[in-house]
Order: sequence, then structure tokens, then C-alpha cells
Amino acid sequence: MAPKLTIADVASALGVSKTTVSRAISGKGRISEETVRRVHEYIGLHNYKPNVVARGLAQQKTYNIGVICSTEYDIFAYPFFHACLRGIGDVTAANGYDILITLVENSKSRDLQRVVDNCKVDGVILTRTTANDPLAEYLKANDIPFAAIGTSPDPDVLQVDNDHVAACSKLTASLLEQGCRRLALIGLDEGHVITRCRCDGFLAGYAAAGLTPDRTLIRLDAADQQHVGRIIDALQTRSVDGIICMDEKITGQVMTACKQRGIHIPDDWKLASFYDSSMLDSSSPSVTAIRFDDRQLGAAAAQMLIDLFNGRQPQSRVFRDYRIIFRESTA
Amino acid sequence: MAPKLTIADVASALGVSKTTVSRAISGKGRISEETVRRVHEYIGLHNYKPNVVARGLAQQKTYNIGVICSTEYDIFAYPFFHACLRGIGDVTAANGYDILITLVENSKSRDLQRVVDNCKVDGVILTRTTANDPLAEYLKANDIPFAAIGTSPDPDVLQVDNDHVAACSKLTASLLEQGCRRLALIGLDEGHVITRCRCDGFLAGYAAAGLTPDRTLIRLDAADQQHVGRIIDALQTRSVDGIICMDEKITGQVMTACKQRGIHIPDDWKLASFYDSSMLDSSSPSVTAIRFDDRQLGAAAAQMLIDLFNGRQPQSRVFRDYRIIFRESTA
DNA sequence: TTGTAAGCGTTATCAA
DNA sequence: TTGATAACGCTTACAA
Repeated sequence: MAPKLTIADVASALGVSKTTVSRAISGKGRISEETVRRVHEYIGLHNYKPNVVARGLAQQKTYNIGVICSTEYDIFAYPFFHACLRGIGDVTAANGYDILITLVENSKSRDLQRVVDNCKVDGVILTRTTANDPLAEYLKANDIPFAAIGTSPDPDVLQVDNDHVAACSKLTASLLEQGCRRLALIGLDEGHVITRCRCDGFLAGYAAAGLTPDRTLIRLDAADQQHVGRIIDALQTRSVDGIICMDEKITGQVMTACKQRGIHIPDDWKLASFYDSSMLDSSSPSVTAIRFDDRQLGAAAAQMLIDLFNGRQPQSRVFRDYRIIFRESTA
Repeated sequence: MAPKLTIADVASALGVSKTTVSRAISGKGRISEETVRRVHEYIGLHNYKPNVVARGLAQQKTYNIGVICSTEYDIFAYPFFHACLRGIGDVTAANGYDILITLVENSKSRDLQRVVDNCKVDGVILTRTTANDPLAEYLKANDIPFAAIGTSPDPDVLQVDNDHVAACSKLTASLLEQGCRRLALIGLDEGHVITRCRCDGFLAGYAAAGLTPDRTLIRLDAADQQHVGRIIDALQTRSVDGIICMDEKITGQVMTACKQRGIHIPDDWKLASFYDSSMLDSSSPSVTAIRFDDRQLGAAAAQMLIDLFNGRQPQSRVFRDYRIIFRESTA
């Protein structure tokens, strides 16, 4: 196993100082074209790679970005998380950063704290937002640069999100356009900001169509299959003509409940989801849903963080390029 | 923002040398009880945390473990990956290590190489194994400590896996016990070792029951829904009485295909999966499957790697504590 | 344009 | 039992 080359090796081989080599590599400071060329030639030939840890120590940086992964994520949250992760990875890799995952249980900041205390990351990306996120509070209180994926009610938080309100509004409006008049909205309120956005979008969709929703058809208690069953039971006596689910998990539960009760989709009720998933595509019937580009979200968050490191002042962003995928459930 | 305490601060505050403080913290070297007590009291009170990066530089370690995450993972691989990740996290956190995720595309070692070149990790965990894994080859060639989750054909590779052969054999045998005689096995051969294990287990199950399988009922070409449809069509003329799917994805496809063709489960055919998932529990009918403890797998891999760092000689392990969850599909 | 030398915050070696 | 002092590999004033 060849011992790794250090900057001192390169310097002495080339008969120059470490400083010169460092400068040739970083491009900082005045240095002759010729020297730069020689250094690059040598390091290319001998495959020298600067030790990022040593550089980090000297610069007080780690070139790591912490990404929080909640242990409460379930099978339905994974696709979102991985899409974000890929976007983050695109940007970090391109900028010489790496991703350090911190598993967090129950939003407790203990493990995040460890990583921060140990100086393992330069900044952090939160992959979901809640109303009074203890993690965000902790990061703020300790002046750790961070960005949140998802909308935070705290305007100080650097954040990036899809335009859920507009997208949900649009989907709602398009069901109304197709003739639906009594749409039910089914979700689960766990304190996540997105639940609120989806409600707002639903109401906005009605408003855009010039219609008035029956707010008693909004149910935010879809805790599990059993609850969903009861919700469907209740809705059967309310002359509903369509159901919108806040996410793909609830959509699945609704489909199961409808099948059990002999409710046919889309003939009896139309059905749509405010969040798409591959399952909604392969289910029968396939379900109309909003598709967002979550990878882009991750990339934007990572870019914002790196901009922050570099002294720029990135702004929170909202992406408007969602697509509504129409499928059998609203045919 | 309080400037972080350094070991020098602690030393001068206590009127001792940095060496002494370092020794009191690490527990290495002779040092008086009294001094240790004083140092610990002080650092507890003032919340001093050693800088892991600096320590790493001095010791030529990073206290990071690289975990490879394939970008080809799909919705069906996520639960497995996250279970492993949690297990890894349990062990790394307990040992002062962190997890550095490397996203790898198409098994190309480029991004892994970056991480290794940059000295960002002390070792690597591979979360899946293939026949001639370029990543494993790379790590081996460069003397990077690593462990694989999943069975590798290369006996040099430190590995940890569930006893898939025994589990698959057991499930197969139990279907035979229930009266099945002509079981079909449906899988997809992508060169993963596990496919082979599952075949072996299937055959072993027949052997254990003292029966002989019809090997022409083994189909390893379940590439997508369409292929699966054709497989089911073919099996309908072969007087099959049960189907075993290699994983939960294929199980879902088989269920869809059966529904389309009016094949009733479990009345017409019994159905079981060699890998469990929450979907098999909530589907209708729910599907009998083997449940493994993948978190334990991750924990074991991480522990092996850390043992390796500490000069011990960990052995590859196979876990035998699977459970077969019997559900409606084999009632 | 280049070099010297002092950090960065630890640990390790060798004396005392 | 403790303490100087030199690493670790790099960056960065400050000099030349």
C-alpha cells in the first residue's frame, strides 16, 4: 500500500515550498502560470490528493454537510427523502463536500448536538419542517448554518419548498372543472406545516373555481386504516362526489376502505392525491396526483448552504414546476 | 456565540499541561485519580468537547464510516436500507463514529474513490452485494477496511447476512406441508447473490419435505409487470398450486396479474414472499412472508468494522433469527 | 513570484 | 505522575 503523498512531498519533489504548491492548487495568491502548470502536472501524474481533513483543520471547516434523517420516517417518506438526498448529493459532490447523515429520533437534538459539538459538519439540512422544530431551534440558537426542505413558519429559516398551495389549488380546481361539487379532503394533522398548505390549497382551488367548499368535508384525523374507514363511512351519507387525499399513504387507505364498501372509483367518487408515488401509478385504478421534483429541492437546499458558507446571502426559494398526473381515478 | 474551548484552555485553567488533559480524557497513560477527577469536573462544568477533527488528524483517523447508498435503490429497497442504516447508527453513535453517505451510481467507484482519496472515512459498509462488485474490488485493492451486508461469494470479504437459504427452505417446506405440490418460484436474476440463495432455499425446502420440485416452474425473468403477466399466463396451464415470490415487489406484481386473470388467492393458488414488507401486511389478501431483522444486520456490520479498526479480528456472521409471518394468502 | 514560519486542536514521544 | 515538544497535513500572514 503506497503511503499517501503529502503536500510536502510534492513541494520537495518540485523544489518549491509547500506554500507554492498550496497556492497552485487553491488558485489563491499570486503565482506564475508556469509554476501552476508544473504543480498540476506533477500531482496529476503522481495522483496527489490534498488531505481534506488537514485542510479542514487549518480552515476550521469540515467540508461535510449534515443531513437529518428522522427515524420516524416510514415507507411513505423514504422516496421523498431519497429524492432530496440525491439532489443534495449532486450539489455536494460537485463542490467537494460530503454528506454526513444524522439519525434523529423523535426530533430530539441529542444526536445532532453530538455532530455539531464534534465539529463534524459545516452546516445542516433539515429534510422536513414542523411548527416549532426543536432541531431548527437548536441550530438557530447555536448559530449553525442550516437550510430546511419544506416550509417553515419562521421567516428567519432559510428554506426551500414546492409551491404546494398552488399545486393543491390547481388539482382541486381541475376536479371541480370536471364537475365535482362536493369534494372531501382527507389528511392527518401531525403539526407539519405541509398539512396547513394543503388545506389552504384546497380552499384556494374552490375559490378559483368560484365555488364554496363544504368545510365539514375536511377531515384531518386519518390516523390509520381504521380511522379512514370511519371517515369513509361518514362521507357515504354526505353525498360526496370526490375525495382528495393529502398524501399517498392516505390514498392507499382510502382505496382499501372504498373497495371494502363497494364504492367504485372513479364511477361513484373521483379520487386524487396531493402527493404522487410510484404506487399510485401501478395501483388499480391508478390515481391522479401531483408530482413534484424533490431532487431539485435537495439540490437547492445544498446550494443555499454552500452559498452561505461562501459568504453569499442565499434567499429562500419556492419551486413552481409541479405537474399534475391525470390517471384512471379521475377519468 | 461562545468561542469553543480547546484543550489548551482547559489545561491553562487547571494549571496543567495539554498532555495531562489529553490523558485524563483518553484514559491512556499513567495519571493520578485526582487529576482525572479535576479534569472531568472542569470539562463537565464548562462543557468542553474535544475537536474530533483535530484528534483525527493526529491519529490519522476520521471517526467516520462510509455507507454506500446505491442510486438505483427503488421504493422496495428503501425499507431494507433504512433498517440497516438504523442499525449502523446505533453502533456508530455508541462508539463516537458518524455515518458518511456516499451515493453511488451504477456501482461505479468514482464517488467512493473521492471519499477515500479525501481521507473522509476510516472504513466502508456496502449495503448490498453483487457477484463481482467493483466497489468491493476497489476497496480490497486499496486496503480500505470494509464490511458487506449481504452474502459475497468472495470469502475474503467480511460479511454479515441473514440465513436466507434456511429461511426460504423453511417457508417452502411449510407450503409443502400444507399440501402444495407444484410450487412455482418467481424471481429476477440481476446478478445479486441473494437470488441464488433463494433458489437454493427453495430446492432445499423440497428436499427437506422429501419431494422433488419441477424445476421448470422456477422463473427468474420477472423484469416487470408485463413479464410477470406472461409468467402467470404460462403457469396457468401448468397445474400450479402455489407461488413463491422472491421479494415483495414481485409479489405485488403477481397479485395484480392474478386479479386481472380472476385467479383467487388463496383458493386457487397459495402465495408467499421470501421477503416481508409492510405492504404485504396491509394488502388484500395479506401475504405470508419471511421477516428478517435488518437493523441487526447493520449493527453487526458496523460493529465488525469498528472491531477491525481496534485491531481485533471480527468474523463474518450469519443470523438465523428470521420469522415466518403467516397471513391470509396461505390460509 | 516565492518562501518562512506560525498556526489549526489534537495525540505521541521522550524526558523529567 | 507530569510536561515539553514534535508531529499530523494543510493554510495563511508576513517577509523576502
